Amino acid sequence: MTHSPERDSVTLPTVPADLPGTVRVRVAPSPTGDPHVGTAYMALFNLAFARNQGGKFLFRLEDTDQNRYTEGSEQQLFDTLHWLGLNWDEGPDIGGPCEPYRQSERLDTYRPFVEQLIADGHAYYCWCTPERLALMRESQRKANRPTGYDRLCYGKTEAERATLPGFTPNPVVRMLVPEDAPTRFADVIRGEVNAPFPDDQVILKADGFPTYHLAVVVDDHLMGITHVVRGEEWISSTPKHLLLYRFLGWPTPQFAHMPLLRNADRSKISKRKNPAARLLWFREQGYLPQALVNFLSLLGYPPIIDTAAGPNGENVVTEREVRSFEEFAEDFDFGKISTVGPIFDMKKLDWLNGVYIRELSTADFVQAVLPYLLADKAFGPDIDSERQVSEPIRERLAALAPLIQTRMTKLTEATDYVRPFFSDAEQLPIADDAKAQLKDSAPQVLSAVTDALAALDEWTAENLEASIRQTVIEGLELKPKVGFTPIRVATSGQRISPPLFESLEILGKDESLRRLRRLAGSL
RNA sequence: GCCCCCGUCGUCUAGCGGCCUAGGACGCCGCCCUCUCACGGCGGUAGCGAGGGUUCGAAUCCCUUCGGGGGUACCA
Repeated sequence: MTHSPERDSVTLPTVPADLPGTVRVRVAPSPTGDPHVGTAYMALFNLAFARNQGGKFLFRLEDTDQNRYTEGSEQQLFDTLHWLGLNWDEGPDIGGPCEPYRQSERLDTYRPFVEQLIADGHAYYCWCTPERLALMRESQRKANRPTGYDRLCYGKTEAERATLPGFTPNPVVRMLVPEDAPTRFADVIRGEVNAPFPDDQVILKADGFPTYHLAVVVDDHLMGITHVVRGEEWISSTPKHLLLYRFLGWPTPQFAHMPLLRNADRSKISKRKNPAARLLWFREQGYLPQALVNFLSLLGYPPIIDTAAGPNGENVVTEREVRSFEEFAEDFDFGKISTVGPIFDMKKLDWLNGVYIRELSTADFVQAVLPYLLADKAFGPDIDSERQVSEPIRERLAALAPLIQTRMTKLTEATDYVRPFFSDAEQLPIADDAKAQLKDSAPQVLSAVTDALAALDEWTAENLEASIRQTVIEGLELKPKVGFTPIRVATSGQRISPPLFESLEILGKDESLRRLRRLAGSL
């Protein structure tokens, strides 16, 4: 490092020797509420880059704002990111060579650097009250001037400043921005970027906590971060960070400013306007983590593009949007990231979720869908924990899986398909819209089919289909659609159901006949 | 107000001076398959914000304009 050895030996923390990874990146969320989808988006791209480069990915908690701290938020951050498979190599929950990874536990780390900045004349105390600062900005704006601190406190002692209005005895520390402050930097995604001339930004708050600007620079340096990958909203404060690196004599990392996810109205994505801004929402709604990860990777980043030689030697280009995280990471290149903020439109996510649901093995599908079925009490009012799911229930669910996987977009949709298979004939609700579509021929159909099936020996879908077709289509001369509907309504109670014959097979002979008779009796 | 970023189908994107009468995906529409609903297959709809340049040639380069977004905190 470039600062003098005596300082190193006295007070200043330094970067641990031999940190693992030539590339080190991080995601640095704040525990200010339930986790935000933007955090997952940033984590995803950081992780992909780290994996692509064989580097390390760290999780650092930026909890320097005591006012916005939310209990439980940290654990939710861990849970949702792990749920998505976006796992870090170092972090507050698993430790690492740069501990601690919570900024609130690093207060002693920042303090000496603040002292040094003051001693070197790069920072100064400010005793202005928030009220005075607000008034100052208001008049600046009114005069069509850029807003910024007017340096009233600069060069003054506390006693001198105390004689002036708008004084508070609890000072903050501000950085002193020089005339030649950098306003231009190279961005890995955008190329050369211009940014605003910085303000005399507060670096240490009155409560003794550093602001983001100081903490991020100190921690990124001390944790050996090589690439700062963050949202576009940070472009305008990058000059402050550049200045801090210069003041402290540290090499600057590379910067990559990602586009911001947008609401449908193109504003920055927010929980207020978009329920999907809440990461937990996706699990609640029945999305698979791999579908969300795939979807996020498509926002601002192109699909996998393969070029092969065609039959005549020409180039045949195919694009593939369904891809795993590993494939995304393998292909990862900052140069391919679009600078346009993508609108978070869930249509494609729904499609992807269906694709991934269909790809699930029966066992995985059952496991994935179980929590939703239990929450909906699909197996009955008393069964609400996985412990109570008996082997017969599991088997029936497994038999159902291939029939319903193809017709689901979200895991929450399983309940409507599954519930009728765990009901008694007597208790099976018959939906009004299902009943309404029955034609006058329904009673005959039910009666004829009941008789035919009662005589059926081998209760297989194949036999059921043959018997029912013969009875209804040939016997009663009805169109399949008309003839099968009463049977569907009788067995499922619904207008929409899994395939009929397979459903009957799963229900078994006794239960099927009971349902047919029950509907017939109610017409 | 001031500063910065961005502008290809409704949405996600390919395109980085000629391969573009702009390609793919999702959505939407139609047809096929079909016991409902899906899945699957086939086809269709729709876009370079506008105006100037530069060039033999512009979606691609430059300028202006319009539009959108972000920042402007003792929040991150």
